[in-house]
Amino acid sequence: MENIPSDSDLRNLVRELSQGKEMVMQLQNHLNLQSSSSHESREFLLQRIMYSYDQALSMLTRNAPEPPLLPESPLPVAGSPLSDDSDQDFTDQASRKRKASARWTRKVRVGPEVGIEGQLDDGYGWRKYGQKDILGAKHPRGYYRCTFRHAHGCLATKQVQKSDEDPTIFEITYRRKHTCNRALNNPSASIPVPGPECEDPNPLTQNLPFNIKTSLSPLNTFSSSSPINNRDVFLGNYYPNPTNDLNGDYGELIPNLGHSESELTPIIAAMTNSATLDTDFPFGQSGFGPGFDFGHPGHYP
DNA sequence: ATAATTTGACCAGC
DNA sequence: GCTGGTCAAATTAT
Repeated sequence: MENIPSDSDLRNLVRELSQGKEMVMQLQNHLNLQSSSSHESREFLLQRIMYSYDQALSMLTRNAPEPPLLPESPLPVAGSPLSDDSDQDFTDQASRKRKASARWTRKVRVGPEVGIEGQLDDGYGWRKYGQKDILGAKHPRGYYRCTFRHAHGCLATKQVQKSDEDPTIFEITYRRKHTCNRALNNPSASIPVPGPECEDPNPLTQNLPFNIKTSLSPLNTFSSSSPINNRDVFLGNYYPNPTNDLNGDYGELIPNLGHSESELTPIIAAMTNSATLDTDFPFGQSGFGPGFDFGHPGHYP
């Protein structure tokens, strides 16, 4: 029995392949500009490319309802010996001590074309907990923490800031790795976990490296861990305005433009990792191995 | 009613 | 003292 791909399958397929292509180009750049790329970032791109192939193949074969696990978290970057102090920087309730914690930054461009929510969604649920005007920066910085901070004590956070010059570029800085998925998304444990997860249940988005949609929602608040259709939310209502410079907020996102999907799709502009520092990055010290369950479907609250 | 965001205040580090 | 990061009450969305 042949499985005729549905319309959305085809779109996903095209998107997946486009992403793969995009990443191949990025990898090419990385290889050309060795100086600005780290081994990890190249490795990461390779993983992502592989993932895209896997995804595309499974879409074609229709055999795998669940996408393969993939490394989707941000990459730490070379240079810093990732010491493991994961637990010591600031802790929740106790002290708000701000110590050097691992961070790794990525730049993401949001622009028309290609891939979509995928590109923006890093697969985790984020909840905004603050916003600050940063000295010297035109745009405020948004602070997000893992949705399951309380539920699972996941201390992962990220900061999202729009680039001064290029409004289509967002700099996303991650801090601390997610502990929620790791703990709960054990592939060997067939149970889907009773509680909420850090992962995006949506197989289409769970592997994506970024989660801008959740980060950029000042105008219209929608749940970052939204159980609802990410794509509708994103495609339908939010589109970063590349030209206008509204102000503040990630707010330069314009709601309801009613663009076509292709126009609304943000893409990863750069996977430039400018990771700074030590610790905690999602891959753990061992990098992402088979054991690391990235894209495993999790649950949303 | 519950959950997420907004926003000013608070705190720690420089 | 200034700045960045977080908290938490109030507000808004679902």
